[in-house]
Amino acid sequence: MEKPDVDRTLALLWRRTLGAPQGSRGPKQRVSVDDVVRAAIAVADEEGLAAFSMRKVTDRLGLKLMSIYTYVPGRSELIGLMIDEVTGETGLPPHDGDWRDRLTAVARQVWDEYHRHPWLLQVEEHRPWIGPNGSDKYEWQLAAIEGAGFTDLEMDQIITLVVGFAAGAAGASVRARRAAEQTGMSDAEWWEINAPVLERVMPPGRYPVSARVGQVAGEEYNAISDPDRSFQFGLERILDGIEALLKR
Amino acid sequence: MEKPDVDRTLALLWRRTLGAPQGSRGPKQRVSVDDVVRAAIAVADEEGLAAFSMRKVTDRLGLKLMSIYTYVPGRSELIGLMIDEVTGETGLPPHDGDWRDRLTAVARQVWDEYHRHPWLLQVEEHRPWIGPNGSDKYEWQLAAIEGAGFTDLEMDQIITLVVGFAAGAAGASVRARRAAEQTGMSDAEWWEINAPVLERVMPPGRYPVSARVGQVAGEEYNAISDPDRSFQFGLERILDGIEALLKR
DNA sequence: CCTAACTCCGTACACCTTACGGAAATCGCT
DNA sequence: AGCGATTTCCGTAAGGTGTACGGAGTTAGG
Repeated sequence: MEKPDVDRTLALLWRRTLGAPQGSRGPKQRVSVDDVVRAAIAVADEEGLAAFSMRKVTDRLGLKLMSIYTYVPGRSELIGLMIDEVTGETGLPPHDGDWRDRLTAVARQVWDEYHRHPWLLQVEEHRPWIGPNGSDKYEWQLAAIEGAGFTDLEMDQIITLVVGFAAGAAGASVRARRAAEQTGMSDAEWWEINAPVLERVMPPGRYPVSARVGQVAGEEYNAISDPDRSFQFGLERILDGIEALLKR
Repeated sequence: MEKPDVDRTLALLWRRTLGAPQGSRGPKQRVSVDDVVRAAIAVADEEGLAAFSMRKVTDRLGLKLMSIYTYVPGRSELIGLMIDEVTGETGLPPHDGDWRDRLTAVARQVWDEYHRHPWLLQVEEHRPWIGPNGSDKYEWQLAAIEGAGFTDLEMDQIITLVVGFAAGAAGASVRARRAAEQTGMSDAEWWEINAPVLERVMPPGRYPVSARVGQVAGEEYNAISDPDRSFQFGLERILDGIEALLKR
């Protein structure tokens, strides 16, 4: 929990050249900061952020543990670099269609990003490191509804809403997927184990609505939940709600 | 990552008496499972789930580390117990008003719960432990829109949407609060440190829309964001969107 | 050519969860 | 009353984590 080195980290983010302060006296670095960031992303992609460690990154690079601190100031700053890097790895498609199409694209972009790198879910940074790719993305998101008739304040609130929703929905999807992977159990198998125990332990008749709705949903989804459909459903509601705002 | 003990954990959840299997031969337990759960919640409330550890719980109880494993099977199961416990700590108010009022109450309940126990944000359980308080809450949430004219499937989707949104919005709020606490810095101070560095490092004129919107929002919020307002704004949009569904 | 600067890394510290096994306490049964 | 089964509590240890510190070796500038 050291006070983060703002100058150094922002310099790393915005021009990925200078790994160490500046001077060029000693031995050359064996790898680049980009290598470090890419290796770190690979580790996080494979094992998640909980299992992500500085040791695993250096192992992958053929360095020993402590060398990594000559490339990046610490774990938290490295994660900041990883986030901006994956934010930029796919270009942002040019906007077209009406604002509904565009906001759908914004939501889908967030959804895809979380699915490509599920560890983004596990990040809990206090305040974001502002990097070039994150800034480009925010500009692109706002541009989606520029000129559609919203006030500046509404534009910010709308993007916050849509992006927040997409992140939450993607989170649910990723969690469901990870549950299946990590337990080696499908929703159905999990339910088969839990249901009989619950039947013994739950007071019968105490949950009439849950029982009815749960059964209908379970049959429709063939699972506990259907994250894709939740995303679709929620996004349509939200867009309808925004449309109502426009017609106020 | 052991296979969790479903029988034992569900038994703990649904009737909090039997700490150990059953027999009553050996020495009495010095504290109760409830004591353990309450102490654990106190630790998590004070220090967050990242800093939460079995040792801190036993320290607080006057036990030594390993004794805790005679009360609960492991860390993950203890967290399951903590979640159900805090879910039940405030009663669920009876529903009144129309479905909009009721869904607002549902969203607000989630919002409050996350603010009362911010560590809920940090939980990443694969699949939930189904306990009595969680089950009561789900039933209450569904009851909010029972009879309002939605299909059973829509009911599930609406609750998923509203609860997911409220959780995400509360998360943003809690994160902002924690950022201030843990860094001892307000948004304004944080910006004062970052802005001059960013000015040097960002290509000028590259972010016209962000700059304009960011300025308006910043002046209006007196901060980077205004989580309360985002919650309000988002909830109104979502309710409007649901209303549009009802009038299809 | 020497010295300042830099990279790489060994060691150490303070944490974490939990597996294992032993000592002590308690109850049920003979 | 006393023994054996059962259970609690806990000491130890293994295998993880991030990072502070300082030393050895390499390189380039003056």
